[in-house]
Amino acid sequence: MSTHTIQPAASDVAREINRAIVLNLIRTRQPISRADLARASGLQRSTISLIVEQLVAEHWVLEGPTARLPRGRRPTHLRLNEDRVIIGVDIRPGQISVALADVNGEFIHQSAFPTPRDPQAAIAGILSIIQPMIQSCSGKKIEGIGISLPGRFNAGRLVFAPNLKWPDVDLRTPIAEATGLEVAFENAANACCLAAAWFGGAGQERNVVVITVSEGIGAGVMVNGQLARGLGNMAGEFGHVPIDPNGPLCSCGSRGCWEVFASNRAALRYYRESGKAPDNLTFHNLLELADGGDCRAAAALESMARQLGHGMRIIVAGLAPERIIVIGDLTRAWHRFGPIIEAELQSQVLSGGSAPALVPADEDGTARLRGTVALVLQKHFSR
Amino acid sequence: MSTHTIQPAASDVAREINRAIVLNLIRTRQPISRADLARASGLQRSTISLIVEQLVAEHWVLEGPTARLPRGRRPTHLRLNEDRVIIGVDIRPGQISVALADVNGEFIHQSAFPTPRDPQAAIAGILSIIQPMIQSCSGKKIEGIGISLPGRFNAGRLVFAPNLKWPDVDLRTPIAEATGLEVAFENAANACCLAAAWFGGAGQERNVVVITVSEGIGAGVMVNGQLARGLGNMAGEFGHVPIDPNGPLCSCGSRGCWEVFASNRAALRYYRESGKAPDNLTFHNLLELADGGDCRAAAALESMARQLGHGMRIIVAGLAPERIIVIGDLTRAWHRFGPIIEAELQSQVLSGGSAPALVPADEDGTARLRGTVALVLQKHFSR
DNA sequence: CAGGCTTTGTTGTACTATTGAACAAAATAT
DNA sequence: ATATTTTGTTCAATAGTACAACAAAGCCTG
Repeated sequence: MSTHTIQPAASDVAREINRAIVLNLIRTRQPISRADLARASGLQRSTISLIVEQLVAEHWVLEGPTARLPRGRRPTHLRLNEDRVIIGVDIRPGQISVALADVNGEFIHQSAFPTPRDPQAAIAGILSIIQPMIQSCSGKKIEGIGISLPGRFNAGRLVFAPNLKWPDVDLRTPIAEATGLEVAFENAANACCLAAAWFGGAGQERNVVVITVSEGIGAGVMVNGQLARGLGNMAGEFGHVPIDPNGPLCSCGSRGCWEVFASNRAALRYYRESGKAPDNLTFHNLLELADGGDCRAAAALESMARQLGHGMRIIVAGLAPERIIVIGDLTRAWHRFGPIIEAELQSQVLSGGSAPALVPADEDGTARLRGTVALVLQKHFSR
Repeated sequence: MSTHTIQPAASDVAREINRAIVLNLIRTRQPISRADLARASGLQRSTISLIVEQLVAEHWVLEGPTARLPRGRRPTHLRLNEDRVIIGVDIRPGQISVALADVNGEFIHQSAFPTPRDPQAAIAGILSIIQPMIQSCSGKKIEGIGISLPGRFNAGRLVFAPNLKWPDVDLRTPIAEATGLEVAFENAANACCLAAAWFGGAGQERNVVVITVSEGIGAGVMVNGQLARGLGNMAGEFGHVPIDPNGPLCSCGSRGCWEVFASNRAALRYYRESGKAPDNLTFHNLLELADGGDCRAAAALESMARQLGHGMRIIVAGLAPERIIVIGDLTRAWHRFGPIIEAELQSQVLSGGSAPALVPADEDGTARLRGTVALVLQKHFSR
């Protein structure tokens, strides 16, 4: 379509394309035989044999035991080599998780620690987990390190992370130098999008929006299977979309932004506005109060939920995604939020359209960590 | 990335890819020599010769006169064959334009007629222009018919076009059968996006949003060079995004949608609310009144402009496009709208981001018609 | 238990495409 | 007139897939 990035095709692009197809088929349907690969891909069995031979030689694929069939020669099962592993790091304002995962996104090891105030301490903490992890991986091949961040980055530097309250800091260099591994970064919401596209079960939607709700609201947008990054990597700031011209001022300087009405902070404001409240109240406290029977707390959360659903109309109308994934502390109280948001979405459907699937992401950060795995692997698995 | 649509690569994909690269290079840089094509594409001169030979044999490309160089053998100039033509149709509530264009998007012939109330009459009208057009094209090859519509379509049927007030009607079959040509449809805003991507000069942005302003507001969204279509082809309905929970009811059933504040209809309402107004006032009248010195008319338009700019924040924050293109009657009074919208956009830029370029599309419908040309050609020019 | 049938995986030939080098063509500079 | 430069073509080498034949490995049947 565009001649902007000219990428001429040598005679081996066909191999690259087909290799990626075969690798993805093995990933999603393993264990699978060569004959089944041929049927699923449309390629000839002979071509599949050659490609598989190459993948086995490169240690991406292993031959398993032979399977049984009603009759005929027994097929040999192929699967991904689980000894190719990826280190995933999920940095959140509250805690930092580090995990070792195989190419299937299965976690081999996982640990976490509270996020330090100082980014240098955070780097040291991450390295203190990664270093022994690398030691324990003798015999395995570490593909790289993927890092999920609650903010915007540029060339390995964290340039905008209001919730972390870290300064502009170079994360890539110290980690890359200490480990000798490649380090890839991705916004947390975008990482979730990648996870949905890679490990999202049978669906594997190509139009997904991930909404992260915490102090503010962010979003990851996937259109036609590709992440929307936009000018200056700034796409996805749906939190700063205006939904009420008379609303309170937002930290961004504008008035009535969505995140002023639908973030964790908003729920706390609703609670305070409805009566007395302790000074250091956290969103976590609010959830506990509501579960304990505090009607004012429940009402505050309900308002937040309604505003969340209301604002999602912006995304539904504008982008019509197949799926909206919600991340954040609120997923721990999904019994409260889910029905309200769902009802708002249903009431908003335009004639001719249909509501997207609404799902909470697992609160343990699995989605984000899986996204880092996809981030590291994507250059091998896509042409 | 996704294994959803498996498209195995035969040995000739390389040719398809390179053919599209060469064709696009000729299109954008014509006249151009084989040697320059080789330098620009990174392919070998020998490969270029083979591909060009094929393109000449298929009558896509013509050899022109030889050029002069400081020294050395004179290169032969190549250009697209202008005798490959496309018929473009732009259906608007007010009028229907039909044009004959060459592969470069240059119009050979163009005519228009008022849009009839009855879609069957419209089809007859379109055919009465197309038929003699086809007759006049002896010796030329007509690639197909592209149709731009103010609404949503599905399989050649117009399923949602509130401003046209046409019922669900099959446009493809009668036109295809009467002409024997392929007919392709596209939403007007999307057609504009395609035009921007194809004929958008040096820029050729890959992240563009087109906003159509008339009775309502629609949008075409291009992300990473691809049109965002979304679930059920419904992406782009930014007109029905909520921007004021206390605003007037919208025809969609919701409250405070953007188009209630920023469409042509909104400006008329502002005018009526500010004092006396004739019953049958049109947006066109309003523009004339404002130009004639009517302060209330000017104020109404100014309110509309501010609301337009205000709502665009949704698009800027969420998608961060490189360019926002505005279509509609308001472009005829861009001296009124442009500065106000621009100022709103500038005031909204988030830290770290930058404002998109804001441009009005030519009001004569050139952008939409050019989009239909791109629509018809895209299968030949993209791999 | 041998032969037939079925399915898997491999081997070999044919075809297509690109590369890179050599070469012919055409014009200018010396 | 000759050397130089640049364009465009030709040809062998290389890489990749398709297609068909074939070997391998099992089950079923008489």
